Amino acid sequence: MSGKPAQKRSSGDEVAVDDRSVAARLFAILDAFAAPAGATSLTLTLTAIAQRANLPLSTTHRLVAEWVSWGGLSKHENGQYSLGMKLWELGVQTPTARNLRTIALPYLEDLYETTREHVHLAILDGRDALYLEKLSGHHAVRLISRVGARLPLHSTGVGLVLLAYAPSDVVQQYLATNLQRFLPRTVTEPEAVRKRLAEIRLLGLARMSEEMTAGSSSIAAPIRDRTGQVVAAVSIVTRTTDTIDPEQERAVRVAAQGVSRALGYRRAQQ
Amino acid sequence: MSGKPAQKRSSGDEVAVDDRSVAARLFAILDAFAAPAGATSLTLTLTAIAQRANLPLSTTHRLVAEWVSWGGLSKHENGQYSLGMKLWELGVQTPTARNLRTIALPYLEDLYETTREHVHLAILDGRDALYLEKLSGHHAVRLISRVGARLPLHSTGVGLVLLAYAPSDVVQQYLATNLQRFLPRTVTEPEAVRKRLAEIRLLGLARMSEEMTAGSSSIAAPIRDRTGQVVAAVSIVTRTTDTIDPEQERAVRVAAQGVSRALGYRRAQQ
DNA sequence: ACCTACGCTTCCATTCAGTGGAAGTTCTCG
DNA sequence: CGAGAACTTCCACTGAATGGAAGCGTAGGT
Repeated sequence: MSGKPAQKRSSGDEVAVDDRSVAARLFAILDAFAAPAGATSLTLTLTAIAQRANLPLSTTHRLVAEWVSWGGLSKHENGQYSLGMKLWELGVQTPTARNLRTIALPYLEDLYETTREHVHLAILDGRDALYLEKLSGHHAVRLISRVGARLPLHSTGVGLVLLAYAPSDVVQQYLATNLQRFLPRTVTEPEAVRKRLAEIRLLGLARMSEEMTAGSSSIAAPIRDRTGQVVAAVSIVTRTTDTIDPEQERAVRVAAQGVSRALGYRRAQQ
Repeated sequence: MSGKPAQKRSSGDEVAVDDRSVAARLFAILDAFAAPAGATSLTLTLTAIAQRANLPLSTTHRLVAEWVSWGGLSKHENGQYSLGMKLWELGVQTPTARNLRTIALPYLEDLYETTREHVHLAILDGRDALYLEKLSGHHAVRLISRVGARLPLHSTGVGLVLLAYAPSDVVQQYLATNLQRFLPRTVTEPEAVRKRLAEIRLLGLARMSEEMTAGSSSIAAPIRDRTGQVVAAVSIVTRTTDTIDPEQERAVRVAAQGVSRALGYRRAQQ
């Protein structure tokens, strides 16, 4: 993790003990399967797992067997391992994911039906927008987003909305780091971003264009819970056009309001 | 697990050692959160976890802390714990869940749009139908199914389809056990079930009525992968009516075929 | 305000489960 | 058929995990 004491350098003949707990080693094994970017789900051999988790082969062998017997990993005929169904089963039980998704899905479907565009549902998690749901239809502009993906806050519609309503220290911290530029039009100047956030708060809507994926634009709106707090964001991602389509904006607003109402938000002014 | 040597009986003053490995104990903690039936996602106190996992409090405390630091559990202000986002993130990466879902979703959306009924996608997992996806709309007859749920094979549309195309030893084993009767019309006689399975194979479609939930019926069809194997099933669940709606059946067939084709199935006769 | 009860957290001596190097096995490919 | 790679099993050693006990914090009762 820290990267400093993990090497087997140092003075003399130190052999660099690994002070991770059993639990940490078990987790390291699962983490070895975390898909790097927009990659397809991983499938690894025992040796590959050992390397990625930085564990001796025999230890890996034993711990992987524990995961398999529980169902967290599964072993395929060819000797490759992949994440197991048990993880999926438990994962979908996670309260935030499950409750939000269940409540929001009907409204996302409506939004998809009326617009026929990619529909996204995301929450703020750490420094990223975490995509809880994505509806796409057959056509589909190729996008990097997918369910479970983490994308930057400053270059996505949902991300900007989430940032706009985030506590100021989160904004502070986020803007303090170097914002990656994906396309020429990506806004990366902290002050310019702040200005946008203010506009978004004023409008209750974010518009993005050509900032993450070439040829695509997005419209996003905040979802509030009963306390009025913004807990998620919906968006549609469209092919970029010259004109703003007010119907699309309305549809996104309607979806966001629908979900908010279903969450118990009553448009308190507070 | 086995239930025999876990007690603290035996002769003399044995104190019954717990021979679970660290890994097994960690897993027992997660399993404590597995939602029992159609219950809402769990949230537990440390003590409750310790009881459910059958672990001493101090051990539970330490291991729970490990889960929390990794993100597999999260601790709320009130001191309650719940499954953490990390589990969700890894869970959605699980190959079967992710690939099948991603490919199938557009077709499920079509099916929902044309029928406006509950749409289900399920796979066979052990002795259960495991629900991978569920679309519902706002109206919604109350159903027990939900994403991640496990329901019996003999009393659900998707279940019967999956069983109809399962290897014969699976069918054998399944029918060898007592099949639960949920409603008067639930078919539980092994021979009657076998007869149904044959009909389903002949028709390529299953019809169920009033066998799991009062007032609801279902139509289900098999999804095949490129090898021709049935890997999943789609269904719609409707309010029970007197007449069969051929349009609905056609819609389910179309959806199932669409997904099969997208999976690479080419209608080989084999 | 005080007390009791309950649930959580920390501590630490004991011990046994986990460790990992090495040897054995299986599979693959030239 | 032989070399190499990947996986599996073995087992003596040891330090990490264990869990009882004591300490802390808070809620509720009187």
